[in-house]
Amino acid sequence: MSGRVHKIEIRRRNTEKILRAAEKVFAENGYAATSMGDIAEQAQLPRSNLHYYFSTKDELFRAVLQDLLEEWKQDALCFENFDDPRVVLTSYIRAKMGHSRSRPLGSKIWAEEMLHGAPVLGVNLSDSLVPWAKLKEEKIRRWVAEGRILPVEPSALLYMIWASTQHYADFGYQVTLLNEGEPLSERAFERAVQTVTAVILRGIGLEP
Amino acid sequence: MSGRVHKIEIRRRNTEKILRAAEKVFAENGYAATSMGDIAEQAQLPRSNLHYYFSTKDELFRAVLQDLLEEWKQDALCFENFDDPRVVLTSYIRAKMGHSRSRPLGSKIWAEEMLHGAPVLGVNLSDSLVPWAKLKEEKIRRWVAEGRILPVEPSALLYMIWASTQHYADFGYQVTLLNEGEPLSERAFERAVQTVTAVILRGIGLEP
DNA sequence: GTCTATAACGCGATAGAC
DNA sequence: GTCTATCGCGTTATAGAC
Repeated sequence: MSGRVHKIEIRRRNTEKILRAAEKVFAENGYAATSMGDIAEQAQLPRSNLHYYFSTKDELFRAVLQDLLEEWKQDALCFENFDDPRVVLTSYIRAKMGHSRSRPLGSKIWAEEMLHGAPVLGVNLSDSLVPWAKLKEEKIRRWVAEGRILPVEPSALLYMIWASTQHYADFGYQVTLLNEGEPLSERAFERAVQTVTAVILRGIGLEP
Repeated sequence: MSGRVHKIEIRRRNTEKILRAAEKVFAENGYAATSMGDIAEQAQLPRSNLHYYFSTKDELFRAVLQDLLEEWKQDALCFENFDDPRVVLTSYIRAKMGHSRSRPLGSKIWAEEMLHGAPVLGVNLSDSLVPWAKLKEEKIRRWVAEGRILPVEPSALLYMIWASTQHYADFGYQVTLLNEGEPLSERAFERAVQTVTAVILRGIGLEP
């Protein structure tokens, strides 16, 4: 049965290829405007092959977003590993800005799904996202209670961080347009990271 | 020719109805997932009637976004009417937060169009958006040069304001989800306005 | 100015040969 | 595991009666 291992390897390689292609095409065209044919072309596989691995377009879409959510949760591990608000937030902002630059596609897919009220992810979302976000809010609330940061609405602070960092992924086209049509250079992007970090930290009473 | 005036009135009323319906359906479902039939149903008009006033779906979509851009520019009039950074930014943030709450649909349509690289608006965008945004950047740059605010990257500050305020429109579903599934109350929303304003102002060295 | 009927097309999904 | 052929459906846009 030497073929067994080979077939498993084929499956692994093909699903990986399909997921990467789907992330790209979904992000660029949006869910509805993306056809399975587009993804197949990007993945350099026949269209029916996609249906073999992911029976429906929805299933493929959910698989792409599942990957993303795991990666985002990594960015926020600093909330558990550190306690000092300055350290946690500096680390979190840098991690999220980094992902917005290195892997903007997932963020765009997420944004579109939220725009339309999570029609594909549906109810699963509240189970996986809400408790996770509440933990972060709770930590910020504690910082306020202990007088370590100025009194702010924890959720509003969290949203400012999410929005400001993901902006560089989701609105990357607009950012490029306002940068003389050129993508931000490494230097310019680093200045953006510094500005977002400084404004947020000073905004809650900390020294950047 | 008493019919002349009447027909003009019919045209005005119908185009208005169609634009309002289109804004709603485009925002909720996205451009590609929206059919002319959906809009016709929302507008309570026969589908072919839409094609009579707006010959293609693209044309209707562009008309909706044109309206929006004008409204957004109103929010930023404070940049020309005032000079004090504290007054300008407080006014701008409140105006944009207000629109995110009272008229979130347009913001969502804009966000989706940016996500996908402005496939419908196309090149027209750079003419109408870039010079307008550059003026705002220039004013912030002057504040920095005159030592009236701390040194920040002007574009990055502008993006933080746009992202943080539009978040309440674009990610309204997520905000509601994290608010026990209830839309933000008037009080909670006002706290959000205060937090965004305070963090931004303190973040650039001003007292809220 | 309104509305029905239809043309022309692209889509997701599947059946079935290989 | 791969791929061709096809079904059934929904879409935009238009032609033409009213």
